[in-house]
Amino acid sequence: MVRNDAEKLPVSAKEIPQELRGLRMTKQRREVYSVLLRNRDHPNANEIFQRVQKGMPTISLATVYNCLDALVEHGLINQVNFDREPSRFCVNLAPHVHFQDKKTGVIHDVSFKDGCQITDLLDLPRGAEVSELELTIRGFFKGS
Amino acid sequence: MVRNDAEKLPVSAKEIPQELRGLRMTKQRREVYSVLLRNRDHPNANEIFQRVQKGMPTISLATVYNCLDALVEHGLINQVNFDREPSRFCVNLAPHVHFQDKKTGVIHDVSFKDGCQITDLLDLPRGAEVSELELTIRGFFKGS
DNA sequence: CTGATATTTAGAATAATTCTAATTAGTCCT
DNA sequence: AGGACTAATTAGAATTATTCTAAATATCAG
Ligand SMILES: [Mn+2]
Ligand SMILES: [Mn+2]
Ligand SMILES: [Zn+2]
Ligand SMILES: [Zn+2]
Repeated sequence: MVRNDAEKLPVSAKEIPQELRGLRMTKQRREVYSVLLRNRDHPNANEIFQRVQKGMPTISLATVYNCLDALVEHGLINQVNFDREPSRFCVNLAPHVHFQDKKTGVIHDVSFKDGCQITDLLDLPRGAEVSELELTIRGFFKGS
Repeated sequence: MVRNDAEKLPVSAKEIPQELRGLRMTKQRREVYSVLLRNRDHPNANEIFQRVQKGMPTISLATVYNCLDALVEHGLINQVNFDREPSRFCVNLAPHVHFQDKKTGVIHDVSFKDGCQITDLLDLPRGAEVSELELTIRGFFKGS
């Protein structure tokens, strides 16, 4: 699950300002971010690397990892983990969880029904204060 | 989240039968399972290896991984992932999720309140059928 | 018991990620 | 602009959890 802050997200690299949430937007960070905005399919670091390389052939994989770290740290993107698979990255800042179709591997963003708190359903230990919550779901599509 | 099937769990290695849910209980598998039953702190493979070594000094780490795989495959234990940390293993077969205290690292099992379906709170895509669901939570304890 | 099959083992291999150290780019001051 | 200071990028090496390989051992079925 994920914080929401920015409603309107920039769409092209050009529109992304020089600084966002205190993060210096270098050419590389801008390009990584822009690739994530363009195609919201929850790519992993290597897929992002390949996409960024098309517009910026000299970028290194280490830089892609550095950029992703910086973007995550500054709350512009989320890191999504399914079991021990390579981490994936998500620009959707609205609170949501992830459903993976076991047939195709495609990941779907899943939002909460109005005014629902997952933690209300749980017997959390006395005094426990939730600061991060991650819910991942796998399954199939009925009739397919 | 996790299936429940076995209510009474065996407590010592000796009590564990020769076969469980169709899984041949070799000396090594029995010892790994018994270590998990004895101390339910969600250890990782390496911690399990160290504990098993005390009673079985010749066991190999590869075998611990093999045993854990077999136990997971046969539904006797669950594999628990927090982000990209080493996998941990859990003998609690009742439906539950995991809360990690960010101060101590201790993991707490968290059960659901009576008759609650997490998926009722979600706007799952049309036709999506859940087959696996994992919820991990991190946070602190108030006043500590 | 005998042969077939499954498991264990040590060590090598894999793969995602992180680290290192050198280079380059950006910022700030004068 | 020029120079100094800092931050970011880069290539490649290192790390580490996990998986694989191939040989040895144990278990099972007949
Ligand atoms: Mn999982
Ligand atoms: Mn997480
Ligand atoms: Zn998402
Ligand atoms: Zn547990």
